Amino acid sequence: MNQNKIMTIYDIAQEANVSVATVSRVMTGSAKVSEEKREKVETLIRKYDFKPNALAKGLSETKSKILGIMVADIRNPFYATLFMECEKEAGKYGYSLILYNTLSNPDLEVTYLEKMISMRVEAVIKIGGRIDDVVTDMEYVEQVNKVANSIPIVITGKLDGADCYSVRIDAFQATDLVMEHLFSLGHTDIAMIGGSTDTQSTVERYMRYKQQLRRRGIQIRDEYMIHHDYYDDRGGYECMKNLLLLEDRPSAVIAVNDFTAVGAMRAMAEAGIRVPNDMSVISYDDTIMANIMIPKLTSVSYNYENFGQMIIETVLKAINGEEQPRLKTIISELSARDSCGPCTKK
Amino acid sequence: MNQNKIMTIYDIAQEANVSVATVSRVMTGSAKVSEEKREKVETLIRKYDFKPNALAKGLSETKSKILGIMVADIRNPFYATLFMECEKEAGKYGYSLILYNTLSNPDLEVTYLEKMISMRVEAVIKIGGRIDDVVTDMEYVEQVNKVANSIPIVITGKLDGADCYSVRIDAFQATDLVMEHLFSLGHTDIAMIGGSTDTQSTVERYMRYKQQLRRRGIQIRDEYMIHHDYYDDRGGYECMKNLLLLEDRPSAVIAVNDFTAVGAMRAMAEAGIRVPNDMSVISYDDTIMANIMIPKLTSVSYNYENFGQMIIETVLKAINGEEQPRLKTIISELSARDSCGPCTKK
DNA sequence: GATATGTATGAAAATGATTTCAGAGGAGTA
DNA sequence: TACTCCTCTGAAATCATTTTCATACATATC
Repeated sequence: MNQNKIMTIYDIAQEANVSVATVSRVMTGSAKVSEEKREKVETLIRKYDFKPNALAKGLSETKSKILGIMVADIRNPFYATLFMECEKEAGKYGYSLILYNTLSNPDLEVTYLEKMISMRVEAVIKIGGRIDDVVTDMEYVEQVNKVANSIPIVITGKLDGADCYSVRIDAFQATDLVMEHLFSLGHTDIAMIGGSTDTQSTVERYMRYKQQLRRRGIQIRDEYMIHHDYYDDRGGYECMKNLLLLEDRPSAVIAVNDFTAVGAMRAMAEAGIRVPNDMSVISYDDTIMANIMIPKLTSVSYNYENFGQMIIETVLKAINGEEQPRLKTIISELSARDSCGPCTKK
Repeated sequence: MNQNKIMTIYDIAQEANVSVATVSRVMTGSAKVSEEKREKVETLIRKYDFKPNALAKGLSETKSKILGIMVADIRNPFYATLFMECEKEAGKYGYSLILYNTLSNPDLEVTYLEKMISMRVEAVIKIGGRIDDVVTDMEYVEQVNKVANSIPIVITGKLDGADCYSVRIDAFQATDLVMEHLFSLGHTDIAMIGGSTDTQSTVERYMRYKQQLRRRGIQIRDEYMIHHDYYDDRGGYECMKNLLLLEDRPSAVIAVNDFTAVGAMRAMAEAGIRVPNDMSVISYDDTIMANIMIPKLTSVSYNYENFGQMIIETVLKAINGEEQPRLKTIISELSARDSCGPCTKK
């Protein structure tokens, strides 16, 4: 409440009758100090609970020990989980994370990038947002590259022409899991509710979905490929309503993420369709929502701990200027729960 | 990718043929500079996209422009939403937020507090966690006070003896809303699933719940007051299972938060009980989960934007050493949705 | 005993900003 | 003309660290 004077290395040095260099050496262990002086300094450090000023340290070492992380919406459990794992992993290496929430506002994104430069964050992590665009917005890429010019950037998407590292879910492999699961349950009339077709991840999922259908000799039906521009429950709800208008309804629905699945299930509930008895639902991300729905959702799962570790590993290597691949891939697993059942459609 | 040399105020000064003081004055507007020199400096700033080093600035001004925020679990939408609002509001005043996720690990809490001191964050915000204990752990309070000694702390709970500011939900008023809503629907056999009875918020809810029942002349039944130590869906599930074993079941259930309500609804679904036809459910927090459940949950809502603003307002005043109340209160509203209906119990 | 080697130490520089202080020069006044 | 007053400017101090460099002293080597 009262703003006590915070100690400095000088205060310690004075009271211990040594130079600041010696105190610094005791703190960091960067060089040997005689037993006698070390004792004296350590005692004072404990006595006053001295914590060195990280700003001065950062300034002198030109290392802030801070990472900047930008997410579109921290309320989305997918982002929150990934943030948590990144924070946990980065903490092991002494890094703190500044979190910026962009709400997909492009102006804010730029503002935040500039702030991060000012802060001298050692790297920028960008999760979600405009980093997965199919058609590259050159102006945006230039903005990003201007930053990447001085600070390494690690993204979870794929941004053509941008000078950054990617740690990214393999949407093909993930979709293979989904399709094989549905095939194994006897489904052939499968719809897919995608997100914005401007994003790589949606496009890639559709692509694999079609490949898989072709491979099995199942006809691809355009009316089963439906999408919305937002990855939320309202989008899923609207799409599902449209699917339910079809004369020949699908027996299974793939949703681009849990949010979308949740919305779709609401539309089904309203129409009196039971999951999975009448229709199966499967989605991607396996967030906390998958577990709380009734029935519990079958969803593609990513091992978020590994995901976070891979992001931080990439960050650290980039900071140290180590050579490494520009694109790394996350492999998915399937968390089979209660929302998929055998095909009951005749 | 390539770590370009980052410019300093000296580089600009040299190229502009002025002193660093002049550049600083142009950057901050702290004093007048002749039109001619200002032009020259501003041109160079734009040309090189110069961003002043925030660490140096922080060091020299002894103001980091960073706030530290500690939450128990950022995956919990309640915390995530509150964080988001704080971040949004703090951003207006030029502050960035370092987020630490404690997962309720006491060791981590201490580590993080120390880290924040080192970082010279201007204030600490602590949301959830061990800041709402009924029985005060003096050792913990001492830890907190050691920090509060040099940095203001704002918490969302109530920690007796701790030298910090509180911005806190009025559990009594919130519970009044809940009880009145249920009464107005004709419910009298009302159960309450609480969280840990070691926390103020649970104790206060029980207290008001009993007061309200007494006021209406309804007998208080111990078997309707059930609780679990964790504020999650598993706890809600177990508690509800026990409630369902009762011969005389309640007609309405109050859950301590949305997570708990979700768990309770799962237990109901498994027992074939329909919500709200057979039993009503109401909860606190009105997170995103309340909206995605089927049926949608009726839940106590907090106006998170105001909540965040009040926290940041308190933080800023504390930083500036302004006088202010130690305890501020958040008033709730009720978001009535589909999980409560008229009492059907005979 | 003279020289080489090594270790502990402190003074001082560097990190990159802000701010204080003093001085230069111009304008206004008696 | 001499004085004050004001504005603009830069040199230097400050913030709190780390790190380099030089030195003092002890030990080892021939």
